Amino acid sequence: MSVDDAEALPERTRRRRAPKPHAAGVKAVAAAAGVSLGTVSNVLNRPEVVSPLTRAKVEAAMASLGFVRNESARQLRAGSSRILAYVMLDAGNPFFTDVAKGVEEAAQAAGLSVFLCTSSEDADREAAYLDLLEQQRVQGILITPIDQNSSRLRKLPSRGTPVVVVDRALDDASHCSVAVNDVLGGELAISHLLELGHERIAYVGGPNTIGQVIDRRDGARRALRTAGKPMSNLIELTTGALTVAEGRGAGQRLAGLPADRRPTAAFCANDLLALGLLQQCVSLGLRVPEDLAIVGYDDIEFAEAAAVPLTSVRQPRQLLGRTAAELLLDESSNPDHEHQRVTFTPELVVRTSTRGTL
Amino acid sequence: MSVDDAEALPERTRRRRAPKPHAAGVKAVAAAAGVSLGTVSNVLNRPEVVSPLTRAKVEAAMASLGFVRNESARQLRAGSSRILAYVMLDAGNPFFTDVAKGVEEAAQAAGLSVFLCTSSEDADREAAYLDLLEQQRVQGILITPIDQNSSRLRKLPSRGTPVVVVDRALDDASHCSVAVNDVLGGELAISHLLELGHERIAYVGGPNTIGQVIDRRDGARRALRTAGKPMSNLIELTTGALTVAEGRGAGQRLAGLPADRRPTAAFCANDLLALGLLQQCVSLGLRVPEDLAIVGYDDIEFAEAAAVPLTSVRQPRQLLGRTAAELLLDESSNPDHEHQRVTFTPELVVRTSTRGTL
DNA sequence: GCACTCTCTTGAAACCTTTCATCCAAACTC
DNA sequence: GAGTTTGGATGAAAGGTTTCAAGAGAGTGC
Repeated sequence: MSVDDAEALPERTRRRRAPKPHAAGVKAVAAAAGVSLGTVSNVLNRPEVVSPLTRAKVEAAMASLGFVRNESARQLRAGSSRILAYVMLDAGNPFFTDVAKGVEEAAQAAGLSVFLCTSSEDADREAAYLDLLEQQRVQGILITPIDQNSSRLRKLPSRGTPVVVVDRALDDASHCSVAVNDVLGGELAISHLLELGHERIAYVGGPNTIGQVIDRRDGARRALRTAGKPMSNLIELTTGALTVAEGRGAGQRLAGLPADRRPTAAFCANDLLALGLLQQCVSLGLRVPEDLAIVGYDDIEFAEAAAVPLTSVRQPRQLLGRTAAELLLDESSNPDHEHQRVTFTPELVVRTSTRGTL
Repeated sequence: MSVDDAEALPERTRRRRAPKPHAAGVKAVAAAAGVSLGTVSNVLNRPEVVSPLTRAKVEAAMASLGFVRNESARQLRAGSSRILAYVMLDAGNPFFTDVAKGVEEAAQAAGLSVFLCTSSEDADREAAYLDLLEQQRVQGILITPIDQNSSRLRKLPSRGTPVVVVDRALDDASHCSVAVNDVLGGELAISHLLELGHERIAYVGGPNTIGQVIDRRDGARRALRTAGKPMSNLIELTTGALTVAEGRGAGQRLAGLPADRRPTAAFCANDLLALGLLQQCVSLGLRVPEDLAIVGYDDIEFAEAAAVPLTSVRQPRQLLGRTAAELLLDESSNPDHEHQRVTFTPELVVRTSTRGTL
């Protein structure tokens, strides 16, 4: 022990400040249990390789120290996340929450958790969430995109984050997609109304930038064509959004028409519109379906619960979500996964709003 | 170059396999831009300290390499998360999605992102989410808990994850909570019905394990007491859940009663019940409000949109969410934060279902 | 020219976990 | 009893970022 020794040590006062006050880590647990670091990790990740006695000691130490595994560190080292995200367009529309339920079902079955994010139809928020999720290195992203041609969206898969597009049929080869045949849905709705003898039919929907709105209208036109009716029988009422409030506005416009020019039936691009329309028309004295028959789209729970139960085009909502999640899981686990485009078939549910009582 | 040199090197074939194929990190960016690691980090976190020229070079390198910051590593080192979570009871109930909207507003204003989780009224799922979020070291958790006395819930704050309880008044001192005065809400509803001259009034709600259901009923009773009416004027119909389907069931029971014993008004513990009740009663030939007046609770969007617009007790849903998020932010940033219990006041919105036209 | 500032840049350490090659001792094998 | 197998435990290295004390140049004042 020479004096030199003492001087040789630089004054290591470099004290990094501890970011968080205290939080027991594997190290502390290992010390408390009298085992090594690696053993604690084994208890956490491969409990079967550690002897029951040691395991018990470690588990006791964890409990008494209130150990909480640091997921960031785990993920950094292990490189895998147990999380999957669904970026929805609008949490207020029951259609999407039902899809989310399907997603969660499938995820739970695979032992994963789901985080829900809502873009609220705001492209900036959507972009921010996509960046965040990519940085988090989530297992995969399910999304009903605002703009399906966004470059951000297209780049994700090539950088290692699988993406599945929900409720939009995508012509792009970089993702899977799950959708419902909207053209057919529109056709079903209008055929039904034509069979009931309606001649002048309104199509309520908008804006015309939304794929769904266009497809459903095209389906409506096709049904007219098939029945040999003139295209002018379809009166288009364009709305600014697919909301209850817009539906009410459309009802106002419709009810304002003279009875001999007013359509006798209306087909709405979704149920929210239809519910608004229904409410407004009834409150303005029109009888549904005698004066105006109404068909909605989505068959959300509130469609059936409306005081005049709504005829609607049903989509397999939960199945949509479940399938999307399953495609995502396949993509991230199966090395020779191939992108698919799954299309479901909608179904008409007839209720009082078109058929009257019985 | 002696032979010894060659032999001195142990054969370091210890090749750890690369977990992920390739993903440009700060290191690669630094190399590409010809700067040091620390500079790249500065561009990311303190752009103002790096010269414009260098910054441009680094940013160009990032873009061309498709650099995506690894959030796990960031969080591990920096110790802070930019995420906040809201664990909801039921995404299908518009009440909760509106609360979520408020949460997101406040979070966005503070530069944070929100992940939504749904427990679907399942205690195990709730527990799993809480564990996961704690392991993720999120900034904080907002929750409408299934069981507010859960030990897991109570332990979280002491381990460093702030919690705010939403829509439940908590007697515990370890969290903030934000709620609405449900007793008062019940009182408002019944007072309104009494003023309209109703004598026999049904209270539809359940199960009686839910705080809200009990409080709203107690409010109803208090209103009767205040008005000097006998308690037997309140006929209780207990339901199994707060859903549309259960509401329909209650409607069936109600409509089945002989007219002289049937209540002339019903107060439902939430709007989903009220909508189901409304639908069933109308379809069974009762007129609303002439034969049966109905008051709901929550004033969700579909209450107003029902064909007979529903009188309902409105809660400041978004404000609830916003306030909860703000309390959480205060707790995690303000060192001398004090737990609060905020209670909002509900408001009666009168519509056709009690007052008839006009 | 010299001593100082000031502005940027640098690189090693630290964050907490998982992984895996090694090691140890006890139990078999012949 | 020498050699081999086996069941468990070990600890150093690695993963990608942020932080911060210290270094490098350029500029300024006298």
